[in-house]
Amino acid sequence: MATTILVNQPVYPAMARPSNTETRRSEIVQALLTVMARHGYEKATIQLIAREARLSPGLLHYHFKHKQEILVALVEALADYAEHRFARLCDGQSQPRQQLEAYLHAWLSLGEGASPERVAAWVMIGAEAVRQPEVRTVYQRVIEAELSRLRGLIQQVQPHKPEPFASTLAASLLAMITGSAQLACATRDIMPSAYAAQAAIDYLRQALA
Amino acid sequence: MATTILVNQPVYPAMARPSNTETRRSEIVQALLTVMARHGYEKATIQLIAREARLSPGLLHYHFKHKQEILVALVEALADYAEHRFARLCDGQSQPRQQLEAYLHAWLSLGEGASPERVAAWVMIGAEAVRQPEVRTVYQRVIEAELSRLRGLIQQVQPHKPEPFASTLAASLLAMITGSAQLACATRDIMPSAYAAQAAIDYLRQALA
Amino acid sequence: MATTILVNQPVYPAMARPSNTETRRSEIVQALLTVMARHGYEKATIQLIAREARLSPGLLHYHFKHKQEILVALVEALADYAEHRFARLCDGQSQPRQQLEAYLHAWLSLGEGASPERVAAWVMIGAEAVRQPEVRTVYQRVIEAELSRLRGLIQQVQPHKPEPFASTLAASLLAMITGSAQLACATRDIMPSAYAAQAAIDYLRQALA
Amino acid sequence: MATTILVNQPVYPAMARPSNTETRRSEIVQALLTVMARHGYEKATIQLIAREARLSPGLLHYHFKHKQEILVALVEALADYAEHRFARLCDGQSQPRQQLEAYLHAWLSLGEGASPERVAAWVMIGAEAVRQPEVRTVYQRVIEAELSRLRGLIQQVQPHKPEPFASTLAASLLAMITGSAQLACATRDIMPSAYAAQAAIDYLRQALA
DNA sequence: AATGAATGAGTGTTCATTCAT
DNA sequence: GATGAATGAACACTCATTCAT
Repeated sequence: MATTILVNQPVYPAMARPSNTETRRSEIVQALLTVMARHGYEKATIQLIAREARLSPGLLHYHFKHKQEILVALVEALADYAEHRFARLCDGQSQPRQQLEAYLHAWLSLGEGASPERVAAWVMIGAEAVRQPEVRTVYQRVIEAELSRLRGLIQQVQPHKPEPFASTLAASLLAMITGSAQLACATRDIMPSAYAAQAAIDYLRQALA
Repeated sequence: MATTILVNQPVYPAMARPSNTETRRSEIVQALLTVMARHGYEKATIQLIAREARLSPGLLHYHFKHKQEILVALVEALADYAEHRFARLCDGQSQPRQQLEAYLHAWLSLGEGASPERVAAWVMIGAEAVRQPEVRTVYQRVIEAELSRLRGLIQQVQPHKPEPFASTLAASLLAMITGSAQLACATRDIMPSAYAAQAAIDYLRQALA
Repeated sequence: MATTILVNQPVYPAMARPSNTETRRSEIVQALLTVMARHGYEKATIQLIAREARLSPGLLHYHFKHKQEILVALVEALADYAEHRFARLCDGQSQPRQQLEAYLHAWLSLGEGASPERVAAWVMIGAEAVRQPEVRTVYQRVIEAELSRLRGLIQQVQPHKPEPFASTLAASLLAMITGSAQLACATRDIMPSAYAAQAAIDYLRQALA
Repeated sequence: MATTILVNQPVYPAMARPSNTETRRSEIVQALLTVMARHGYEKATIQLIAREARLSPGLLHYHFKHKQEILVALVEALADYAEHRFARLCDGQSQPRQQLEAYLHAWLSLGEGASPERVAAWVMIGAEAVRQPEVRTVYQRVIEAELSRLRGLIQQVQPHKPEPFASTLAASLLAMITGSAQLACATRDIMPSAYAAQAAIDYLRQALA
């Protein structure tokens, strides 16, 4: 009997009500992603985000002290997501060259699992990083990590090329990815996402030839 | 012709103060450029723009009905500026290949006449184009014109390459320019503007080789 | 004619609309005085103050950047008022001893011109000075000035007493004035303002005997 | 009698956890004291008080229906504390004159056991008493009791002085205590607590001379 | 053409209070 | 008794826009 009670009931008074903060936080971050892709950061009001997440506005400030913190959490979530997507796309690919292409697919959201919403949100985040130092910090961290990963992959494909070959090519590719996303979002009809993305892949192949 | 213009202007109160609308409009647009580079579009309030232009807030709405109209005017002004800068940098260059490099310099704001302010403002405009249809329209027009010009230059350099060589390369270059500007503004210290821009030029040379 | 125009019309374009900021600011400060006497500072909301002043809430923030600035302006206005009231009550009094009593009357708001509203507001201000550094700064400045003035008056009445007689007595009187105001406001029925104030005057007479 | 108390307590679940309501209530009241001394009443949020007391916010409303009730309890606790401190300081003092000075020490929190926190909280309470009737009621009760006690002590020292000697002097002293506390808290650097308090004691000695 | 006061809808944020667990 | 998530009504403050002068 006693054992049953111990197993079924929380033992510590601190567990009188279990925390669901992590669940709520990710719900809120996801809602910001959706709203921001449509309206941008400034027009993504707490009210709109809350409605999207089906939560009350006050609750958002219970789980995040400031609106900006949701944005920062979103940047980290998106970086995580691309990381996982890359890992999944890489799965089984032993060739660095194919891993590189998988990388581009992951960030350009091509093929299955494509998410125009994420691409648009990432474009908005880039603009916010220009003017919000706190956002810039995390944005820079992500960019640095991606640059470093790209450099590593390139060096595996072309181990004999001296620097700054890998560094320059990595920067070019990242600029191209970023710019493709930007142009695809801002011009929609006239330059489809796939088109700009294909250009990046062509470039890569040519550069590594 | 000159007479016609004089006729179209009010004759009777000719001694009254001459219209300075165009002057004022460009002052206001210039002020938006400056403020927007620092604070983004939403935080570029009418009050801030007016203070920057040393004008009264009310006057801004005399010359522009809505804030968005200033933004649209700015997009056009920036396109004009790049056009003129390109024309000036091209001056004397008869070689299409050198014109192409001049083009990249003009848009990436390298060398003399570089203007980080314009680059930052252009990045902010790109983000606004994603969510404001009116801005997107002019933004698209500019992008289309630039794509077309780039395509033409490339075809002059490599007249024998079949499509979609020129189209793809033009798109790649524009994506790279856009992405370089974005990364330079949003990461400042870790990826200097010149670095990303140089990568674009390297890419161009390689592609045309 | 030209003269008439010059006289009747504003000459400088800067005067297209004359400023009424000073008028509005004092109206707002007066409204804060009234509302704060009744509800305290925190409960004196911008809405309440605006309604009291018959102005729109937005206008309050046009003339004062932050609510706290209204409070700081009120502290200065109250110090000014007591200064003027003291000057008026002193008028014709050549005797320092009578000036001292006039001083107490001025601050305790006795006799004609008494203003329970001002006394209550001053009590609230004292509490805010404890926790708001910006308010404390002006509050301290006022207290120091009053201490210094009191010390001077006492020294005129009793020029032969060595220090710290005047300093101590000045501090005692100010503490008494402050405490009388506090008790009168917070206990209303059981200790009328006049009662506590009379005690201060009795004390003064006795001390100077 | 003791038995009665035991009878009134629940007998059957006697082995269940014993009530700790009184402990919790005083912890909460103590936490309000600390937080209020720093931030004032309005800014002393339930969350802040709870954190200070190392309790959960919900628990505060279990022990006190409304925030104001904690404040009322604090007023009573502070009166009790001064009472006990006075009793302790009086201990062994048979002379009414020395008891009077002990009284001033107790309320002005001089010597050992001084507590700037309590003084500051008392100042905040005085301001709240002006605008909250429920607080005013308890505040008045405390003031009346103190006035009465002071009057009694003065009459013991000067039994032959006719009224309103004792009443007036008692009121003066209480005003001075109150005002000294106020000035000490609100001006900090420029008028130390001890200074203003000493003035009160000097005054008392002089008045009783 | 120009001014700057005025408005009101909307913003992020706070917070006492409630309540399921 | 105790927890901490949840609510909703406030709050100070912002801002594009209007308008009398």
